[in-house]
This record gives sequence, structure tokens and C-alpha cells, in this order.
Amino acid sequence: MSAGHRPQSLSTQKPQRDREFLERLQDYYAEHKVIPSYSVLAGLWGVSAKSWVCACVKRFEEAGFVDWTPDKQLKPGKRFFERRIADAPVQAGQPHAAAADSHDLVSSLDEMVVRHPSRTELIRVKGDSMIDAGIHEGDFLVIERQHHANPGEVVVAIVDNEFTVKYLGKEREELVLKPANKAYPVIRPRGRLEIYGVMAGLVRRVVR
Amino acid sequence: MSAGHRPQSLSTQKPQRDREFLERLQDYYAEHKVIPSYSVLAGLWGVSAKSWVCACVKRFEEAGFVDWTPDKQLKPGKRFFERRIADAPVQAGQPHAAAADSHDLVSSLDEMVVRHPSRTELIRVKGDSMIDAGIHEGDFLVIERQHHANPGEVVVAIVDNEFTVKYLGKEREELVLKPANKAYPVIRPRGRLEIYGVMAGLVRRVVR
DNA sequence: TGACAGCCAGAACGATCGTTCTGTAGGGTG
DNA sequence: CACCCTACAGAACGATCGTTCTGGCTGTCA
Repeated sequence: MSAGHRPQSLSTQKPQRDREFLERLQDYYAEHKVIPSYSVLAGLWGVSAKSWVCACVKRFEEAGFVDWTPDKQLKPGKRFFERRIADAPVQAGQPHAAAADSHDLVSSLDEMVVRHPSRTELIRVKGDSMIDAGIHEGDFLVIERQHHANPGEVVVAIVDNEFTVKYLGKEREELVLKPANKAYPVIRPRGRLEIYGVMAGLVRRVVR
Repeated sequence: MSAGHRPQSLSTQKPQRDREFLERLQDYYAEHKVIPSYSVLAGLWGVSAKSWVCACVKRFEEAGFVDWTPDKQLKPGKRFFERRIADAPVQAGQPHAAAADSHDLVSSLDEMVVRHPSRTELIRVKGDSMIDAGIHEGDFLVIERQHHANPGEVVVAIVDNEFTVKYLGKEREELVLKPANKAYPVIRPRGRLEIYGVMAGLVRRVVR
């Protein structure tokens, strides 16, 4: 993006169907994880002129939605994955439109939650021993693999050859595993406590 | 993948550098979000023959790491983004290695949780009115925007010009909003209940 | 020592790419 | 009515694409 440009909103003062075009491109990308060629895009958009696609892409580029690799290949831009974070109070009358402007933005959920991809894994939570920490059965725990952790962190430890998710606690210089559910006892391992990883996030999918 | 093939592990009995090649491709993709052309790939891999790239890609395809769009464009395959889901009991002695084989796999967190990108938003949760549903303050709620919902679903509604997250309930043919916290009352809206979206997932990041 | 397989280089091919240029149909404005 | 502007269509261009084929080099094993 050249200097002097402020990012365009794309919803105003732009060719009317650009927003729709962009959404179709985003949905295509969500399905295939690739930017299609201009001719495919034309089909996707229901137009039959690559020249028009070319022009649209240039507008998207100015707005920051697409970009180019060092090898001149079209790729998603910084704003391509942005998803609105709605947390502002809405104004009466036109709640949606008003909300749209006061939104924060985040790129991808992956980026939100995984910092070191190569060390990151998911664990599917079993049981309800951590339910008071908002960790439910079936949730996916995002963990970073490491063998040490600090008291107070949620850790994945290996106890009796099974993964177990607990708070790491400290009692008289001894590390213990504390559940977040009064129905469960504190685990005081004899010998060394084997830590598999530390909780870095949580993902829950709602089946619909 | 053609019938009769079992997925290859790629770490065994394949050309030795294939694993390294794949990782470089994955890193490139992580940076640019696009699959590069064969000539760019050749440069990336330090080889100078597109024919070799072509052969490697075919091996990756057999192993399920890359795939093709309906328009014959190369794209990431099912296993391209795979991240291990650890939920199997581990064997004594070599827990990590043993775990690695019994893992399930998932592609990206985005894909897990967002089905229709253009209709999906995030909302940052305020308050503890849904705490018994495992929805805590500061969590990000993944919502699909729509104006109707079924009783029992978690919805984001607009009440007094603010977003509120509640269970959608039904009392005597009237829609109501039920919190998941006994300290809060059921909300019985007068007039029409304005629904902003439906919960499709939840993402929590742990600050460390 | 010879045979052979694995790994890669390089050239050549038609197909498809992205860009540019010109053309046109329709709506708004005076 | 003449005029302009927007929103596309369509053809043409060189560049680059992915594929195939041939061929050389380097081990390995009998």
C-alpha cells in the first residue's frame, strides 16, 4: 500500500458488488485454502471478463485485503482474515451498522491462540475435573509442549499412563495437581511429576 | 486418494528429503498463505529442476498432504495443516513416541470452528452470567450471524442496546433469555426479541 | 566390476496465466 | 436529446505455468 492512502472501508463509495465479491473469494479460500486464478474468480463471481477481475483485485489490494508474494503471486493480505470482535454497546435504531464501525479486528483464530506451531498440540478434554475453570468435557485444550511449568498454570500431566488436566500447585516444596472441582481430590504424585505441556488456550465447537 | 492405498507416513521409505521439503512448503504457506508455483518451490528447496518438484508433489498428493481444486490448482490437502489431538492413553517408557502414533489429527482451528467465514464474528464475553455453561469473562465467542435460533441454543441477543449472551428458552410460546448462573434472572423481553447470532464455538486464550 | 536404482538437471511442449486495450449497454444528469 | 460515467464483455499479448522426456551422476549391492 502506497503512502498517503488510508485503508478503504470497501463498504462505502466502492463499486457496489465489491463487498460481495470479496466475501465469495473469502469463502472460496476457506474451502480450498488457495487463491484461485482470475478466470476461476470470474466464474465464481458470475462475470465473464478477466479484465474486470483484474480491476477488482487492484481495488482489493489498495484496501489491504490481498497482497503479493515476493514472486508476484496473489495472496491474502493483512485484512483478508480479519474477523470482527464485537464488544461495543450498540446504538439504538441501527445496531448493526453502528456496531460495524466500533469493532476490533483479529486475523485468524490460529494466530490468536497458537504462538509456536511446532510445539503446539490439542488435547480433547475428558471428564469434568476442571469444570470450575470452564474446561468442559469435549473441549479442545491448546497446549504447548514443555516439561516445566509454574504453579498456578493449567498443565497436562501424565499420571498412570494417561493424560490429566489440572492446575499445577505447590505444597511444602512439592508439586501437586489440583482439580477445579470439589468432587475430586488433589493428586500428590510420588516421585517425579511428569508434565507434558501447559495450557495455552481452549477451543470449543458447538455441534449444530 | 485412490483405493488400495494406505496413507504413507512420509517419514519412512520415502525419498529422504521429502520431509524437509514438506516442512519448507508448510513454512512458506504459513508465511504467505498460498502454495507457490513449481519454479518458486524449486528455489525454496534448493533444487533447479521443476521436474523434480513435480515428482515430489505427486508423492505429497499420494500421502494426502496436498490436493487439487476442481480447477486443477494445487492446494493444501487434508493432512497439510494437521495438528495432533492427544487423547489416547500413553504407554509407559516412551510416552511421547507412543502417543504420536495414536493421535487423531485436526487441520486448523479456524476450520474446526468457523463454517461460514463471511457470517462469522467474534464477541468478547463480559460478565459471568453464563459461567455454568463454561463461558467465562474474556472468552471469545464464535458466533454465526442470523436472526433466528432454536430454544436450547446459546444466542447473542441485543437487549438495551447491548450484546448479551444467554441460552434461548421458551416459556408459554414466548422466547426468553436464560442465564447459566443462578445469581441472574431470566430475561423476558417485551416485544420482539432481537437475535444477533448463534454461538458456534468458543475460543479462550491464556495469557502467559 | 558391472548392473541398477535413486536423485536430480535441463530442455521442450502446449496450456493457462495476468495484463492491457478497445468496445458497449444502461442509467443518471443537464 | 447529447453527454458522461459506471460496470462489465471480449480479444489479444507475452510471460509463466505444469508436464514429459532424455540423460548424467552417485551410490549400493552382488
